[in-house]
Amino acid sequence: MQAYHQLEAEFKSRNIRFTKPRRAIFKCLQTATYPLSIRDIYTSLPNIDRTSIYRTLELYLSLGVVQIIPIGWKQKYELAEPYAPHHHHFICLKCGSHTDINPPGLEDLLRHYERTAGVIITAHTFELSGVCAACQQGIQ
Amino acid sequence: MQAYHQLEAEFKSRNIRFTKPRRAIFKCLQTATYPLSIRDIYTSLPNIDRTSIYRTLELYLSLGVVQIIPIGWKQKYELAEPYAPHHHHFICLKCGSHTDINPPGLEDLLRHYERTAGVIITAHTFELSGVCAACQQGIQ
DNA sequence: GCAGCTACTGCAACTTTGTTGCAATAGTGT
DNA sequence: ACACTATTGCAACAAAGTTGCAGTAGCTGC
Repeated sequence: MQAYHQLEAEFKSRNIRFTKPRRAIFKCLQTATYPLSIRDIYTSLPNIDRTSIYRTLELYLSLGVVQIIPIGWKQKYELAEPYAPHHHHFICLKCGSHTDINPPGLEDLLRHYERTAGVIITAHTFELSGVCAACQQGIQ
Repeated sequence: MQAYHQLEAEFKSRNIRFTKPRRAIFKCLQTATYPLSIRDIYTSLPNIDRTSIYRTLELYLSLGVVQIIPIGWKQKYELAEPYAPHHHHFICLKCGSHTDINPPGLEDLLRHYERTAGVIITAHTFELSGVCAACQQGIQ
């Protein structure tokens, strides 16, 4: 809810209309417990035209409201900072479960690379996949 | 060349045919200095049918010969270990240059997460983008 | 609450990307 | 050189993504 009003204010200050489709797509992303594909979004919002979903996601990307997460062979969308806490993902290839993670040391690693290479890092992807603890112990 | 013969041997031992299209696609990926999109591949190999490129890349993915790299909004393909040394990328958003990187500490970070979370990591993506040193100093 | 302005949506038509089945072809072993 | 069959290229298709435009809905001022 917090984030929703934050975005509403952001839109108002920029004279961008926070329309019904845009609200719906934001809420859809906010409710999801894992990153969504475009298909996920427009099957869960059947009364919003595909075109509007593409255009809204493009807008949200340019505003930094959402980010693209590469999962398996697919691109998925998820709220970005500051609309959702910064995190990464571990995906279990057996059971398909998603775990939000935030490994300590990752930030340091980025800052260290910036210093040594003399670059500025404005974005990063970091995603893990493998076998979760439960699947290692379980029957299968 | 090394890697090419390595793959040739791998194919022979598995009774998979190392055909002309498959050779061409491998060489194409090997020659490239940055990850290629499917479009990159079939524009540079116009006498190979799109279908064969999709099927070959699918095969190569399943054999671990190539891996998918998420760059910007696109998926790109690149040779994987052991056909190319393991590395990640820094992409400059101003000049578009690609730099292969291998930040020290990344492996430790993965191993540490495996221990603390009790999981097994079989794959990871780690890509950086921002502004390179040259672009920070240059006129623009 | 109404009118007017225009950003935004939904539609339709289209382009590009990815998939499937099948007949023809080209690797491989003998 | 022959035969076996994995693999290719073709054609037809399905899905994903794009574009232009007329109509709509969200703001603003009254």
